[in-house]
Amino acid sequence: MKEKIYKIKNFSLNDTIECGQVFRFTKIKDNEFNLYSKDNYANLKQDGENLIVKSKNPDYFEDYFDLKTDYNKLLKGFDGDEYLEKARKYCGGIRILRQDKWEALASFILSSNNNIKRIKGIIERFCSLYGEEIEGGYAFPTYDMVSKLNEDDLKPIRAGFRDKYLLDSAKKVKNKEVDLEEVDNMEFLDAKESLKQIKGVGDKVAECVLLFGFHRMEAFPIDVWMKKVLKEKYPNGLSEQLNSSRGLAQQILYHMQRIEEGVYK
DNA sequence: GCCCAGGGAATCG
DNA sequence: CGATTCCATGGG
Repeated sequence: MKEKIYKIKNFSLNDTIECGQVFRFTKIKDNEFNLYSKDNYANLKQDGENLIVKSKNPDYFEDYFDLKTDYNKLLKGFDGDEYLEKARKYCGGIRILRQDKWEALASFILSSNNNIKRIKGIIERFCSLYGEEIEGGYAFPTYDMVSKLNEDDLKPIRAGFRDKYLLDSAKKVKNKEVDLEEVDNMEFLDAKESLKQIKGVGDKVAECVLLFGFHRMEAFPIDVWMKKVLKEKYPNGLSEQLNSSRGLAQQILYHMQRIEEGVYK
């Protein structure tokens, strides 16, 4: 285990990890987490402007936390929108994580018509059953591995009706019917259509995968919480001028809505 | 017991 | 096209 310390201004480890973009973590205490991504594990701590990463591979997490992007610039895109300016003040320390593409795809397939607490449980069982053992826990199961499973194999993870969707995704990614590296190079709408060929991937899941797995900032996933935000705060629609901060805006609005409704109390 | 959750597929008009 | 209904599961 190496330890590296990164300087980040206007950052919140709590909000970044707990805002619903990622599921494989345990909170140790305020501003300290154990987190897993693909086949990497880290113990993460925030102390002021320091992000302390203990991991075999701290460099993975430097990329993961998108440390080379200037978020102040992205947040400046909120100027002139009263509600977004409030949201920015309230939880503007969120960063859009650069997650593994396959892990994001599989995870958000499992998220449909489900709640975050239960999603975490399903993914945890999925990893401990079919993920390779790594230091500190388990890797995320590879699509190669999952493509060899059947519905009975997945029963123990208790994913419900989503198990067949998960199998379909692994199959199509493995045989390159949906080539994740090609999707990465596609125009947004083409990328979205490609992902939607997978059973269990509709508009919302595709937008989540594109935002969190492909870092497409034009994505704007709309779930039940975002529907409320749009209805209550943006009856005339959101500004089209957000451009490269659209995805970030969505995530901050989503998180703030949930905090305000006492989800985390 | 009911309702809800980072929805989507299948069906029907 | 849009509107319904069904899909498993567990927490509140």
